[in-house]
Amino acid sequence: MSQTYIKSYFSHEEKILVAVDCIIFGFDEGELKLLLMKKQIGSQIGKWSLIGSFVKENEDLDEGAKRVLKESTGLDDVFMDQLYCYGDVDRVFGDRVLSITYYALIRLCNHNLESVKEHGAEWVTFHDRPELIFDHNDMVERAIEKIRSKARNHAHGFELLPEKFTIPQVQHFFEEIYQEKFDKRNFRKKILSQGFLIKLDEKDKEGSKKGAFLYSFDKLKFKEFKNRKMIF
Amino acid sequence: MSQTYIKSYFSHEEKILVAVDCIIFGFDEGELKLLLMKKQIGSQIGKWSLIGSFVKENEDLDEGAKRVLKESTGLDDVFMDQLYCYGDVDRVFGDRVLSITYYALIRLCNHNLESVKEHGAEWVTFHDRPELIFDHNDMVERAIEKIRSKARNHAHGFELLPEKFTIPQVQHFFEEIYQEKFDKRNFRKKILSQGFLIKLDEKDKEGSKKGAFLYSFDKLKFKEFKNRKMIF
DNA sequence: CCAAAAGTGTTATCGCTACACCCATGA
DNA sequence: TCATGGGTGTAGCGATAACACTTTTGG
Repeated sequence: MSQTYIKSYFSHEEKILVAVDCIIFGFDEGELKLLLMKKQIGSQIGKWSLIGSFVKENEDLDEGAKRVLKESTGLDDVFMDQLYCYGDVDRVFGDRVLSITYYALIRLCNHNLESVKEHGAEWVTFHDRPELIFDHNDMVERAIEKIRSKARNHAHGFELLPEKFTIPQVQHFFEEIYQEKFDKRNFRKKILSQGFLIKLDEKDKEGSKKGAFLYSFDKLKFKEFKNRKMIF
Repeated sequence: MSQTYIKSYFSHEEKILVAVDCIIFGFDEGELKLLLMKKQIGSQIGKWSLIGSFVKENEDLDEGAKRVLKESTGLDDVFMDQLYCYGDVDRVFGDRVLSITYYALIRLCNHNLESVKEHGAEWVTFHDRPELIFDHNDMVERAIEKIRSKARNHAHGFELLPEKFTIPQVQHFFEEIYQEKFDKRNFRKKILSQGFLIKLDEKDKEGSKKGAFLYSFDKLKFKEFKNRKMIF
């Protein structure tokens, strides 16, 4: 009863179409990738767009984002964070649609690339990505900035590397995120000075003839590092 | 014609109630304040809440936030930024309501305190704020963190001071934002080292018997300062 | 033997932290 | 004259940026 009673309070208010759009970056030793698809329906048919669709009335926003990503690409177990809510009346043609954006950066080899292809989605090289529909370009800009700031401030990104990895691999990762080159001496010094990488006795000989020492990631030390808050 | 045609694409999708909630901080030499009001209707009647209401189908989200703030408090010319979209199905009782939050920090003396009171809203001391309804406490936490990070990284906050101000005033401002004390020598050094404060020949004798030198804010120098990006 | 990538050290500068005393004045 | 808040300096440390050569080894 009280349920029905309460519901009546807002019955005269206007409802709005709500969508989620997912900005998914992928990385795997090589170049940074971005997950896109070509519009199958609507006024923008054939143009490139992010992965997105409408949110149901009875699902949490976060759930909606997961569902849409899964339905459109088959991707599962992707931990997305909310980015921004795009809400101008005329942001898309024809209808008033609110879009809440979610973003993530995943390790490609942990996910099913086949199913993405079967669903008609594509991993494109971030650096050479095509123009996108509506305000989706803006969404991508905002998302990459968030990723960068996360990588900078919280040293995120080690989840993106194999269990054992080399310093040049880490550097390559950061260079892809920033689309910029760094000095390897300074980079090595900085990364090692944080104190959460453990040098192993093995070498990885994939990347070069000489071979590079492998390191592993000390989660405990990393937590200590993160908790030092950097105050004014 | 094409308008009608396009509109039909999404006609079967579910629409959702969308609200905005405004987290408005106020400052004016004294203590940091937060703008609240007591619920006049609904299941939470009489409890403290942020300023919020529903978004119309034909208004931009940003416009909606401005309108709601104006209607509920009479406040005008408040430049709010978007904070986060709260979207769990059961975040409020009875109805499914999406809430997009907006936040701002304003200088109290630039705004009409009377009209706020007449509208039934209140400025409460941030440090002693009451419990709020629903997820509004969470919203406030998130907002103050954003304000802090803005003040830290972009030296925002000089808009909040008079044209001419003293160093102790600036320090007081930061101490209110962080709810924490700082060493005055280090604070002074840091703030002055940025190079965008100009020392004047006048003293302000309000705050103390000795009087403190007044400074003004060099917008040009500040822009240079902001543009230096702090890369990895 | 050589191309290609890994690895290494120093210097100068800068910003941060911690810390204790004198100054000017109005009441 | 004294209580109040304004104002100052330094030493040590850690982080940053710029910079060039040696090592290893598979082909």
